[in-house]
Amino acid sequence: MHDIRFIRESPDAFDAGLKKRGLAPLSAELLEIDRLRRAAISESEGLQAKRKALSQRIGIAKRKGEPAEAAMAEVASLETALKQGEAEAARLDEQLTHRLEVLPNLPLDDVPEGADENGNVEIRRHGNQRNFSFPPRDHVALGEPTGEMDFAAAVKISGSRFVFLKGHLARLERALAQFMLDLHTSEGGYTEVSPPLLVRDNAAYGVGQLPKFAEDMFHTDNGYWLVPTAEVPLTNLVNDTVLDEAALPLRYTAFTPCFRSEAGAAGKDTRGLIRLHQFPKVELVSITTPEQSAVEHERMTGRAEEVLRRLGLPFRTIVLCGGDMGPASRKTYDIEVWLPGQNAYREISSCSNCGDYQARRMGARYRPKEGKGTRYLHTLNGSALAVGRTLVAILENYQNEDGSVTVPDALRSYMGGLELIPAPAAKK
RNA sequence: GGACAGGUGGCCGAGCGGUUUAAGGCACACGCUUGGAAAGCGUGCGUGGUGUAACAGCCACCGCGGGUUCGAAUCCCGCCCUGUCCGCCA
Repeated sequence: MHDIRFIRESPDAFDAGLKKRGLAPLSAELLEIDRLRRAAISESEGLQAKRKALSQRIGIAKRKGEPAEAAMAEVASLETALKQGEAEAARLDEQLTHRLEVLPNLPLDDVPEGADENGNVEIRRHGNQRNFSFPPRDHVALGEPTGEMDFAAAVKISGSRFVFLKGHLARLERALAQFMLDLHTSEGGYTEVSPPLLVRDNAAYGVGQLPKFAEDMFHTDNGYWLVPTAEVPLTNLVNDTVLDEAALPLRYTAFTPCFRSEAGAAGKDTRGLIRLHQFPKVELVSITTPEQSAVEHERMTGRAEEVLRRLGLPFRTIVLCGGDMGPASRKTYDIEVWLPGQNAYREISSCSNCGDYQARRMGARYRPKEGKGTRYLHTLNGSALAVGRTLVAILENYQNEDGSVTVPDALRSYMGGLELIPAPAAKK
């Protein structure tokens, strides 16, 4: 949600931000609605003030036992204009809100120009792509033959874009989640949270999922939304609150399943674990002051990268261009892990600084140490990491020629000391 | 699912047709006091909108939406949410 006063004061900056998003300028149109709205408010308030004064006089007169008919008649004569004025002011105010609430956030100045993912800019790389002495398999070819990655069973029970993990792979998923949570809570300073996965409209609205992205979420027949990411409940932890600056920053992490309808993704990534209706993810959310959010964003991205470093997975970090960012974000880093089975880097984390966009929608404010009043908080969220895709990356990067998979050092204690996930032939 | 009780500022809490211009307290800020602190005393302090160069002023807001009335936090209707008890249940 945008602040109309910002648009009033800096229409050019607003339009420049939209342009970076690939959108046409809107400030002139919005300011015209705002102008009409303010005129309507002034007129309506003038009438309201008149009614109020007269009503007070009537009250005083009645108490004294004096006649009040003249004043009562005068108020009555105002009624039509009053009703119309109030309705007009409300209508224009609502119109402005509806226009503003579907607009995306403005990109920060250092976000690159660009219409789509081709405009994204790689900013760093870590780790070397392994040199295989044999043609590397993809994760499906590694997982399915052992029966521990079972798409066929999932199809029978839930349809496409679901999976059963069993045995070593189920445990590997759990090990990864636990490893990530432990890292974030110990070194990262994040508080572990186990949040609700069904949320109400207002929570989905607060982070910007509603009203625009309803079709991307699953909805229950009694009115709940299944969370598409733990960002939704975690960020909403501060909705409708006024925090003391001393309490900041707040840092939350959660391991949850995420549910996405993947509307519009038909035919995309149909093979394997890459794009499912339900996938596990460890999420990070930070709540900070406007002054701190840029630093916090770098820190958060660094924590996500640290997971990959510990796991020994090669990755690159890119900054998304204006045309490729999610609507709530002012700046987004994607981290892409190297997947030898696909011979490509694939997104495994996305870390966004949402500025005050979500805070404004949620009513999330804080009281600054210095100065008066309240200010909107800044909210940030990032995956660290998408656990399903991390599992894919482990399988593909740590595979051996016989189809077995070496367990990375960092995970062995979480796997009961297991060093090797056996190949299909080794199983009976 | 059933019954009842409630939703008032950052928090607690009074008010239940007209000086509410939302009491009072807590918290917070500043000052006095003090060797320093606490306590005490004094002053200030809700949110949003509109308006202004900035003040001032004005309007709205007591869960949300309607209605009654000259006038609604207060009365009426609908909805949402919360709590308690009962039922069911991991």
